[in-house]
Amino acid sequence: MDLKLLEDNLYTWQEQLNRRGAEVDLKKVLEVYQRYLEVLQKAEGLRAERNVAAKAQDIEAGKRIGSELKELEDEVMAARTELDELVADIPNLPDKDIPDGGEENGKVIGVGGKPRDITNPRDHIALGESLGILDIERGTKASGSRFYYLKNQAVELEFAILRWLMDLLKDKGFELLLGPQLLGEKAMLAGGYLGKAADEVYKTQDDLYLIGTAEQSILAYHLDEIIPVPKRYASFSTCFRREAGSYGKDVKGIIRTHQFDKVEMFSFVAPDMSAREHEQLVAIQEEILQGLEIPYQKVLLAAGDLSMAAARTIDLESWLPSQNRHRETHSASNCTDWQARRARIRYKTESGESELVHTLNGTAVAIGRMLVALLENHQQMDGSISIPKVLHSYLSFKEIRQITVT
RNA sequence: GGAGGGGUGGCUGAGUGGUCGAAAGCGGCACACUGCUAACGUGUUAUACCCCGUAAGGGGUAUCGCGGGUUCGAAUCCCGCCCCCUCCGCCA
Repeated sequence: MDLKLLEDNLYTWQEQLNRRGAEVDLKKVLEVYQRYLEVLQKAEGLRAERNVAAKAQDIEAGKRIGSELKELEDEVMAARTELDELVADIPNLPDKDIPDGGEENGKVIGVGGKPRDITNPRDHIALGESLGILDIERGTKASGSRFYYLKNQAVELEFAILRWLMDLLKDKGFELLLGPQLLGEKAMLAGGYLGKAADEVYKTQDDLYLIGTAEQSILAYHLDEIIPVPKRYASFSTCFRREAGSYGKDVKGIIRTHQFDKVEMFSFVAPDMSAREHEQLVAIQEEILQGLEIPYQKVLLAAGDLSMAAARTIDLESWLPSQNRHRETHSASNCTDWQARRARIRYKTESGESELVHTLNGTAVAIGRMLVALLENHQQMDGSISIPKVLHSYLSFKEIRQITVT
């Protein structure tokens, strides 16, 4: 949020933040901001005097001003700290045309594919375990709940999907990026992943944080830089999430786990391009799901369901036969300048000014959930799984059936 | 992990308490010159924030890896941290 514009937009912005249920008092923010500016001006004025005295080598005047200045500087620092803390918790302003309310108020704005008619569909756990490609029990033994092992063809399937995506995204002009999966505090803060969201993040004893998505390391890549736009990246990473506060949710299976692999798309664009870029990211996601032959619906999230950084988010929900409903497998967000402001990522306008970029991110594929959808939607009568055509050239098999290990 | 060296503008690099937001060179931009290009010449060339101004612009503050300290005054002195380089050790 641009504090310079806060006073003029106080009412509108407060309304917008209220829509997403943010507990933010912009009036308070404005107050602190103005107080900060006031003491800042005083301090700078005094410092100018001190500099004059210093230049004249007027030791006495310098001493006198210096002691006064010290107090003022402490005030400036205190106001700045208070302001920073307040601002850190202000989420992005939601887009004006998104629905009010929370998770249940998301609006279905499109569908793709048609669910197959499967009699007595089995769930991904039964399918995966009977095929010997998924072992949840041993994952739990090794690391506790919400961990799992993938085996044999499931492993091959994952790498096939990755290869396919790399080709697809490279073709679409994304640069491929493979980066750190541990990030420093500065990088995490810039993306807005600490602060209120800190519960979700694993921290190491060296004060590095395990990333919850490649989005974080892509953003960190251009931290503090002025870059040419548009710039598009696709990055693979393992993702680590504490899933604090999700007790009891999706405990069965691998829909919600502490660790999963994901390919993420990320765009840095000029502000006037971001709405269109968002649509394009979603279009790519749809192309991916269509390629994998998974039926889905497209959901425009309600204001109350947005993450801190997002102004607008569209989820793709894949059909899960065993649950007889759609579940989120993809998400694409326009974060406008929210992340860019914190990460100080700018571009040069035609007139030579540096302006904040807009950042957008979207799932290409989150392997865990995609595996769930693939197994369940492509199960056949005999419990085998058919592999979608787009992956055939990346695999030596066209279906997964039980293999006997001797 | 141990020992030593070092982090200065887009780049190279000088600067060890005031005359330093910072020499010089390169690069960039503008102008002039040339039949065109190149070279030469002249000028210009960091960022953030604050204030005044409709604006052009003007003034101020801060920034020499980051944070703190000493001092009337810090790129320069002191402390802590981060990063890079060299050597040794360890290691996929």
